[in-house]
Amino acid sequence: MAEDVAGARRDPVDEAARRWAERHPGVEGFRTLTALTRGYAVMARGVEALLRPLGLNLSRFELLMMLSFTRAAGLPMTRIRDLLMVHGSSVTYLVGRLSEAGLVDRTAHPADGRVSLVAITPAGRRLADRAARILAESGFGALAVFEEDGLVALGDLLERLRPDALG
Amino acid sequence: MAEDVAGARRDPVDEAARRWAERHPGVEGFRTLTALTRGYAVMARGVEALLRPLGLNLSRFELLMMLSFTRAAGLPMTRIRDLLMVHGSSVTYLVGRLSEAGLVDRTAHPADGRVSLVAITPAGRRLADRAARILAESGFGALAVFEEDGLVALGDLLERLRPDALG
DNA sequence: CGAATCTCAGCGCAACTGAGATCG
DNA sequence: CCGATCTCAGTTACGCTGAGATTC
Repeated sequence: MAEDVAGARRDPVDEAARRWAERHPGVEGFRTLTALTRGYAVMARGVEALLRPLGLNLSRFELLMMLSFTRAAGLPMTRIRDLLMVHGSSVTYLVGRLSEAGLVDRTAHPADGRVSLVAITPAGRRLADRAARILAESGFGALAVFEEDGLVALGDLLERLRPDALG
Repeated sequence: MAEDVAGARRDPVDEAARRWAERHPGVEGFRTLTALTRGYAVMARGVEALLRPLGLNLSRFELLMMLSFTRAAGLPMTRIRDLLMVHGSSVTYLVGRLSEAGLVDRTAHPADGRVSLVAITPAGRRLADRAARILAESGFGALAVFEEDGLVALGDLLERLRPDALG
């Protein structure tokens, strides 16, 4: 936990965890739940502030990067859904927004008429590169507080939360 | 990273990080950004599924717990805003929902007429205890994959993302 | 026919803005 | 008067549910 010396208890999360422990079991679970909620919010706000001037948010940035990584003609909606771990209708919404902005295109699957393939446009690729450069140069917003070791450790721990089974 | 043996590369986040590294610097930052996004979503969905039968979500649960920890007559809205790290109008909304459900009450501050104090009701306290028991027994949803060591390590790392300065 | 894929409308939650009231 | 606190109305964003159309 944080420094808790001589009444200098100032972090609200640790303070809440202390109170939890007085009445309930599983204090480390509660503390980590709260820390993950706050930590995600801090990171997301910082990164979204960096992306906003580009007309992107975190979801759009992630989708754009996924598409920029793809060599094929495009990704099916269901594949995007699995990669981003969101619901299918959210992908429809997200692709609609990026398509309006001219950053992605929908094309028909040559063999299966049910699936529509989403591909990045040249403008989308340019914007994805700009966004990547901005985030990397800033150290990814609030994540810049970490040294390389801390980033690896955090990434490794968080990996265990994902059911990796989606190849 | 995850096991990456003989073409058995199956985790989408690590796969994306591999592609990022081909073109951009800061691969560990990108990987951790993605891992934090996915990890938070997995945790939040699991916990909210546990809370839904109680009529709670993650925000309401957190506020209810904060109030159950408070010995004073209640917390001012600005204090709740700082503890939860959300916007003031979101607190108004949140307290309104919990108040409708009879879980919290607003009372006037005895000395400062500007502030309204939010206090938990007996029904709110009973529900908070039930929620705490359910979460603790489940190991906090997806966080149950961690041993105590992992929880502590994750909580410690995430702590560094917060500007703790809010006493 | 059943199963898969995708779209869409409707809902809820939450952030944000700006206006206004009240009070120190 | 200035500043702080809080509420409210209105807008926007976005994820989820559920229903439906289309195609395999």
